[in-house]
Amino acid sequence: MQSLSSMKPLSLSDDLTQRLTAEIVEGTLVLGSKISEPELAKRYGVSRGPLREALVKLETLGLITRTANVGARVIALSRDDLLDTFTLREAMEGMAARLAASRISDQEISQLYQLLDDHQAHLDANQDEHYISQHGNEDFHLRIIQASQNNKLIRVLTQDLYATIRIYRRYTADTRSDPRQALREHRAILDAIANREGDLAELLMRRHISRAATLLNTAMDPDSLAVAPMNPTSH
Amino acid sequence: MQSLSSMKPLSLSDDLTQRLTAEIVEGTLVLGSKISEPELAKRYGVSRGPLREALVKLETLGLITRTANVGARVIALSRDDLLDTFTLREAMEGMAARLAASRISDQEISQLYQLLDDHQAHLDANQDEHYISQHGNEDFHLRIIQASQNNKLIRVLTQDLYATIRIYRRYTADTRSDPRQALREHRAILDAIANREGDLAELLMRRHISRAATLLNTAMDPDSLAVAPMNPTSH
DNA sequence: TTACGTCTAATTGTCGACAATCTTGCTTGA
DNA sequence: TCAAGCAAGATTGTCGACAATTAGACGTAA
Repeated sequence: MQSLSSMKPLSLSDDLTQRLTAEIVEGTLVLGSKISEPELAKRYGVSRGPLREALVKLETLGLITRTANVGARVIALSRDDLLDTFTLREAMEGMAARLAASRISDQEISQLYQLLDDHQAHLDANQDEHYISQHGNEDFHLRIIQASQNNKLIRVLTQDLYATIRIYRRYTADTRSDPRQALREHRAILDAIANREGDLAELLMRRHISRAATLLNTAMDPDSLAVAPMNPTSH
Repeated sequence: MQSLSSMKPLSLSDDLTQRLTAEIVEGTLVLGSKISEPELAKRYGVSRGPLREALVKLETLGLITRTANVGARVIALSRDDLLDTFTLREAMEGMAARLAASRISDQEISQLYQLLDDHQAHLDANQDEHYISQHGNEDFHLRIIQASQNNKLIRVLTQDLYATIRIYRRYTADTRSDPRQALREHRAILDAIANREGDLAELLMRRHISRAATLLNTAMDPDSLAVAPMNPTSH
């Protein structure tokens, strides 16, 4: 079972998909900029065939937009898009929490409590370490999603939405969110799941994500959204 | 604005995606069977390039599965998959109904009431016409989804889940669902939306979809799930 | 008879090149 | 001066062919 890392010489197309996704999330491929197939192919030392397959996949993942006979373009962020994404996440992760409440094993519950204790200890040691907190944040959410044992839900959330969410987190990295508050909310969600209270778990998860959306929305500095213009003045 | 029909000479890849999707939904491409790239390419009179791009898209849509260096295979239905799909649909369309309650225009509400009246009239005229009813059923759900005005939600539902749902509906076409009951539930949902009661609209939509899932699940005859064996005894 | 190793054929992955389409800058005329 | 038309360049879409990997058959040995 390949858990996460690549243990097989996966195809060029799949490899390109991963690398391009990383570049978009990290900002190497600037949001809103145009994608030139010949240029990208030369940069990665591959033919346009696998590259185009990767672009098709990126399009369905919502990371780029493609118009026929014109070309591809990295997505541009917008406030509406942010709200849409988190609203969808609210519905889906809320359902995930509900399902997890009835399907998660006692062992997994113990591990999740351990995870939250680790976060707590880390917060006590390092004053307001945002990055790690956010990373752990994602980890907690991912575990709940996995615990739902709903493959469709898992796939859409981890593949279609996860990359987009990371982009928004990056471009609003200066958010003044309170990691301790988030941790408290995580603990309340886990308590509800451990008590097998599906209704409550869904309610708390939705409230938690809704709050995060509000924070990101207010922290979304208009300037940080600056993307490449539609007709870039390419020297 | 191209609403639905193709008014532009869209690329071969996109055209293939639509045609293959239709073949899978209609059953021409039998579920679970292996897909041969050279054979399909010859059948459609295209090269393997655009075909492979279409296959990549179909994979992300969840209609086929692909394994590296082995090939593609049409998805096989299963009871778990059905339940997963409808659970996800419950979460997403529930949210869509909630959003629609606060965003839909009065004109759209009137049109939807008209749509339900038409369904009613059709049911009165033709005794238990299932097919039309189901078609209208999808239409009603689609309109609610559109009225949510959440592009992410619309995209996932109409592109990623819609085809799968149609497959399940096809393979359980003998379901003894009560179209009048469904129509009553639709009317209750629309009433809640018209009254701008988001909470109630979401609750009713979720209950409605959950009930449909139960019906499909019980109507899912094991024999009707017969798919091509893993190692088909070719000729 | 069954298990294992090898070999062959077929399929998938990748590449470079040609055709079709769009963009863009210039020319020309009013 | 400005708008429309045109042409050159570049980019995207598509194709056929070659390389790499895999699946299945066959034969051999225990």
